[in-house]
Amino acid sequence: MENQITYPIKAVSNLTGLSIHVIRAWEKRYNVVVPDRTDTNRRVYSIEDVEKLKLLSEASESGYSIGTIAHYNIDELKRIIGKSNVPQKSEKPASTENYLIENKDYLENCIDSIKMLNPRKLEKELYKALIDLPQPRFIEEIIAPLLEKIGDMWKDGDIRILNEHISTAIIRKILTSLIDNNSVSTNAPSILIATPKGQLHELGALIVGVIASSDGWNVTYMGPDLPGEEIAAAIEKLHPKVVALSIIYPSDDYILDKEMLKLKRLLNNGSKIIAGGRSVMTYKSTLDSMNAKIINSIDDFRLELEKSRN
Amino acid sequence: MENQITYPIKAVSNLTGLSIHVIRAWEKRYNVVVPDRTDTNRRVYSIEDVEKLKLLSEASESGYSIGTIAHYNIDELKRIIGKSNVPQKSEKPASTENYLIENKDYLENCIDSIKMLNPRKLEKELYKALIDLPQPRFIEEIIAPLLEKIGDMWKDGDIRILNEHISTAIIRKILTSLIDNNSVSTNAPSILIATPKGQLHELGALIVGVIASSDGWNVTYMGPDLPGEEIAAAIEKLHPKVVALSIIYPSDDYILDKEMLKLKRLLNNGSKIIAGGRSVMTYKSTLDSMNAKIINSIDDFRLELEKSRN
DNA sequence: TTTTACTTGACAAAGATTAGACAATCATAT
DNA sequence: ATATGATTGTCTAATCTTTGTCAAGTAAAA
Repeated sequence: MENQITYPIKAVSNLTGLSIHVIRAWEKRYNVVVPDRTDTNRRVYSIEDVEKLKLLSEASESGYSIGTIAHYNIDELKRIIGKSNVPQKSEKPASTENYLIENKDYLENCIDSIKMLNPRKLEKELYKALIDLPQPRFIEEIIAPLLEKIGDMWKDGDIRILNEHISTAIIRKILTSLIDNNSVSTNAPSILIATPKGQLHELGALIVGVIASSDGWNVTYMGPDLPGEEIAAAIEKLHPKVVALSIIYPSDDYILDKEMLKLKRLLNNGSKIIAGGRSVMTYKSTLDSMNAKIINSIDDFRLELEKSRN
Repeated sequence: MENQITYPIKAVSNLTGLSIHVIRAWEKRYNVVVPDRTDTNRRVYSIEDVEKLKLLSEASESGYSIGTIAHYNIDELKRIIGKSNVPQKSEKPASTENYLIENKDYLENCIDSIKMLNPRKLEKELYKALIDLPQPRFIEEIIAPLLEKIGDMWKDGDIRILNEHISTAIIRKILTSLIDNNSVSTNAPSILIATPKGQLHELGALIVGVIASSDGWNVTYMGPDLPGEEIAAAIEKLHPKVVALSIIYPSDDYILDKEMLKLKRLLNNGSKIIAGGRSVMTYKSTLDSMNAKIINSIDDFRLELEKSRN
């Protein structure tokens, strides 16, 4: 038989939010749960006990007095909590203003962490923001402005390459973790994301991946600096519905243009090409000639994805 | 049967954060683990012992009293800490032989996924392996051989750049997620990990980061392709106890050598430098002149970390 | 030699247990 | 309203258990 997990009173207190005193009082007065005891008389709670106490705690918090609900079983407790007409906690700000104020804090804290070379704090701050905000807002109101700010600071000499590197590593970690490869239905439309050769900075491409993933697409992310013929081969093999190209830096020597032409020659189509990034316009003619759709904003991209879906 | 890695009690103390006294007390009172002994009665811990002690340490820190969790197995411990997404795994092989058989399966499945350009399957397979194996085994028995195999296949023309890119993205995602920036005690020794300019491939550096992180170091990961003066500046600002440099590709034109010399000039010391990677030996003289320690294997690295901890 | 480990036994701080007390809150009868 | 009594969360005090830490003496490594 199984080796059941049991919980000492302190753990129960942690799990339920009830104080140790209250847990004992409820037991003494109502036998709300009757835990086993160790040889030395310590209480030993089962997972069911914890479950019941958690429900009781919730019900009690939303207005029911413990005396009246003490003898309910787990199902009844679930019912009264689910049906509870008592107004649930009203601690959601929900107003855009509040969001913005908070976002400003998050952003400032992130920037501070970057300046002070504190990747741990940066990561914590970003995670907090991620929990507080819905994913699209997180991307548009935290990540995007943060990247812009990093770019500015770098240009202005406020930070060094090393600040940029360290923070990029953290941001990349978080974005990568947001591209969900597992919970995608097998018949989801698929998108291939690549940054052509010479393009080392991949955060833009990752953002695109996160958005597509959260919109239910099947994302194959290929990383930075990929030769045109490799992109073509990937399209050939995977037949994605959409191919997204991220182009941030204009390249003086037309390497990229050559790469794009190579890519164009190798395409025998079926996939829609979407290109975006700060420097797409540099390559407009080439992109046009390969029927690529050029996008200029995150919203643009969402729209284009939606169109291409079915 | 083969060369099992073992740990003396002091190493276990460092790896788990538990004092030597506590480790012995837990063994005496609860038989929490029962290490082998040398002929002269010294304790000799296995990697699984360390894994269990680490989990116990974490659980204990988060409020569970040792007496109640002492007899839990690794899965149950993972569950109560919330580090396992598997609700209830039925049976575990747990014998070394089975481990090896399974590892072969994992590896083959991973290689298949890479050949077939199926990043989702690759990721799933790696996660399965990660749940089954203690982290050090995962690194040494899955990740390291997988990277080697990818290198071989690439040389032999069995796969293309795009296979390599796609699988690298997945492996990087997993390794990055294993570098834990949050649950590090503030007085943990700190390590800075960098790959000098011209070195684009960062998986080796990430592996180093994962190992250091799981050994309780405070990891600052700086990503690939960093100029020497930036590494120097980072050392200056962060005063890490150890700096790890990952050097994989020999560079024909001595860019790297120049970078290293720059780095050397800028160092005013206090940090120990550890360098590793396929091509470290190319730069041996330069590295020697800056008192860098050259390592040739993961075990070497672990050893060196252990020595530098104090 | 000096450092590191091992065992045993001991100790004090932290944590749990019980019984009981107390004040704030709530329902109800006056 | 107001008083009365029950309800309920919080606290103490006294007692026991659990648990981290340490010291002394011995043995092995470095």
